[in-house]
Amino acid sequence: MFSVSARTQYAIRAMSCLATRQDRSATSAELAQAESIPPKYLEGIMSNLTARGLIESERGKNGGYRMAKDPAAITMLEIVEAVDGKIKPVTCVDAAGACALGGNCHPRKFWVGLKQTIDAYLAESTLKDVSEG
Amino acid sequence: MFSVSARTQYAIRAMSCLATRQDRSATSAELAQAESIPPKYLEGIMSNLTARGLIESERGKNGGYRMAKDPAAITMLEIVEAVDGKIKPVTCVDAAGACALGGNCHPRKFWVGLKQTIDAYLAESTLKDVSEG
DNA sequence: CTATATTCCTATCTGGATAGTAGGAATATA
DNA sequence: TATATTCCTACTATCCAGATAGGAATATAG
Repeated sequence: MFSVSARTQYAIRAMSCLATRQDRSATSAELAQAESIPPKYLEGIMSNLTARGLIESERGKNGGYRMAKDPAAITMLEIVEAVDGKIKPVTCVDAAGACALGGNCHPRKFWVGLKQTIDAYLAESTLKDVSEG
Repeated sequence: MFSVSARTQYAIRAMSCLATRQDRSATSAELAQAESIPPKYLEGIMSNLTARGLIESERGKNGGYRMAKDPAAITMLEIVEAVDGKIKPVTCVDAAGACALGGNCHPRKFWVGLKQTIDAYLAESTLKDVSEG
């Protein structure tokens, strides 16, 4: 229950690896190698992280990725949302009455609270914290 | 991300429904009807809840289910664990070194913290709270 | 003792999401 | 021109949650 996707785990490992490199830069292939992540799969993940502005990319020869911010300024919530989208325990979490039950949906408040709880935890954990264990 | 299984949602709805009935009892078929849950699927869920001791069952004609405790004494954590098992963000959450990374797994502490955060939220929400919205 | 209504058990099917693969286009360097 | 990279799109495979089916066990009523 509530298992974390491989996608998110890969993203965090790759980011940690990148953050702890001298110069804080590396190619996707290097990160895949270092963290035992399927290389082609990681490419797509890296693009997500770039789109979100957590890292910066350089194409072509001698290209690769580098940290766009200090690891202490990057939260786990940003990483998770970048690769897997927003936390959504139930479909109606951001739209009351979206489920088949309509307005008569008592549990909704509870699920919204769960989302907020998870979001808060992820937002207060930084990449620096996690990569240092 | 972090979506809640239909199984757990069904369990909570069925429990809420049962809790708010006069006499706090009903058959599986009645609950399925009232909450628009596939009847045969609900049967298995009800068995899980019975095994956990949250409700009591009576077989045969005039049989059915009844609350085993006060709804204020039943937590969401109990219901979730009864039907979907323990919260487990990552496989290594209760066994350090269980993953391919071995002991060199910095993120583990973070995932364990997430589990504890979710567990705590679920444990402080009672069936009474949720069924009343 | 038979008919009926229920929980309980086991096995099976299925669709959709997740994980991973493939091929190449765009881009940068030398 | 050759090479190394990110980036884009499409495809395939695998797995599991969700659901279904059939019937065994059990209790009640007439």
